[in-house]
Amino acid sequence: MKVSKEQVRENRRRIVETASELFRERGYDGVGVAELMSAAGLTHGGFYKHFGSKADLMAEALGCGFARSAENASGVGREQFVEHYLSRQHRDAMGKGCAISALAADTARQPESIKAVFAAGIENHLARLAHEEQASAETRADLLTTLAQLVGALVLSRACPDDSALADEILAVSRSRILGQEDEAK
Amino acid sequence: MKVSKEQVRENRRRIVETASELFRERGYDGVGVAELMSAAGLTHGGFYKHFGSKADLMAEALGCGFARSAENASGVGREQFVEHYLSRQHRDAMGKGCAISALAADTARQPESIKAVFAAGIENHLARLAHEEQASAETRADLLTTLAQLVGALVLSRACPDDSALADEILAVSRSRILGQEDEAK
DNA sequence: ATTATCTATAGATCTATAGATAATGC
DNA sequence: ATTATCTATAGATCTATAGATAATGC
Repeated sequence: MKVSKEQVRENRRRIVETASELFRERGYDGVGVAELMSAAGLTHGGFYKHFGSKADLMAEALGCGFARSAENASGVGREQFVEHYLSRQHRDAMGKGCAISALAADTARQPESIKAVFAAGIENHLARLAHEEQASAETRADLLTTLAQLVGALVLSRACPDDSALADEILAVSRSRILGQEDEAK
Repeated sequence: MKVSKEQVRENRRRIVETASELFRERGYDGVGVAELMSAAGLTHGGFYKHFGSKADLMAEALGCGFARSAENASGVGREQFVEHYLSRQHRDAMGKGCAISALAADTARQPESIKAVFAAGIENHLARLAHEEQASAETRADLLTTLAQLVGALVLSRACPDDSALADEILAVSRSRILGQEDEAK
């Protein structure tokens, strides 16, 4: 039942990828190791040959989620990014969306090592924005407050009843606050 | 082992109060019924005479947390409220702090009935603010975007490593964004 | 020979229920 | 007589480990 080295790498990658989505979708405590391995097409016994613990996987899954978000956002303009971030589509697909907003609360209850991965993900996001948007005069403080506005709006909207007017309103007012502000600056 | 009606009410109240704090602190899945009852000074067997399920308790605990937050915020001016909300003290006491920011992510993964309690809590918060701040010209959109900014900043700061510069920076920039803006409007 | 995966399981926990008990409240 | 609480436990799940297996990789 042994597999090739390449297959081992592929299996490991798939476990992390699967975990990243399931943790965002249902939370760290909402997914067990057995279900996770099953979703990745494996049996649960092999898990601990890949990871030291479930928490170790969480750290990798978080990093994977940040990397995936960075890929998706690459080359997307500020306005388009904000429009998508605050769209119903993004709100209703928590498992495939922004790792920051989906996992911030879980991360707050995790050990320091995982919080460090989270902070690195934020710094990376800021660095990418600062690089891409160097033409505009956005300071680091601007980028951070916009990020907080985006995360807060998404998190609030997701906690409201599905298809409720309030859930949509929260997205709409934050959208116009962020993008409207930009217009004033021109 | 029966107790007086008054004692029953008091026990029930204490269970909800305890749950409200423990759920904020460690998340819905992070606290079991047995531990919860034990923290309230009771044994776990009696739980289901008070609540139909753990999820039912969550709905009540959420409502209790909102009510408590409303009490604490009552009569506090806008600037003082924002200063406290974005303080390290509030960030580092998740169990005793704002129920919105502590439980939004958990609520997003709960059934509609619990999301309804969350939405009601937000509407109540807005109504209170609109009443208290009627002198200032803040629109509902202003109040909602400020709420999103506050929640986003707190949630992000809590996910960063303890005592990290980034965690403090996130609070600081959102504070000056929210309060600085107010100054400009004068 | 090594080792990733498998089946099986240990030991702890979880939600929820059953039945006994004893003090309240009619 | 009623019933809130207690002890005890059912049945399911959880993280993690043990030992067998079989294909890779030396």
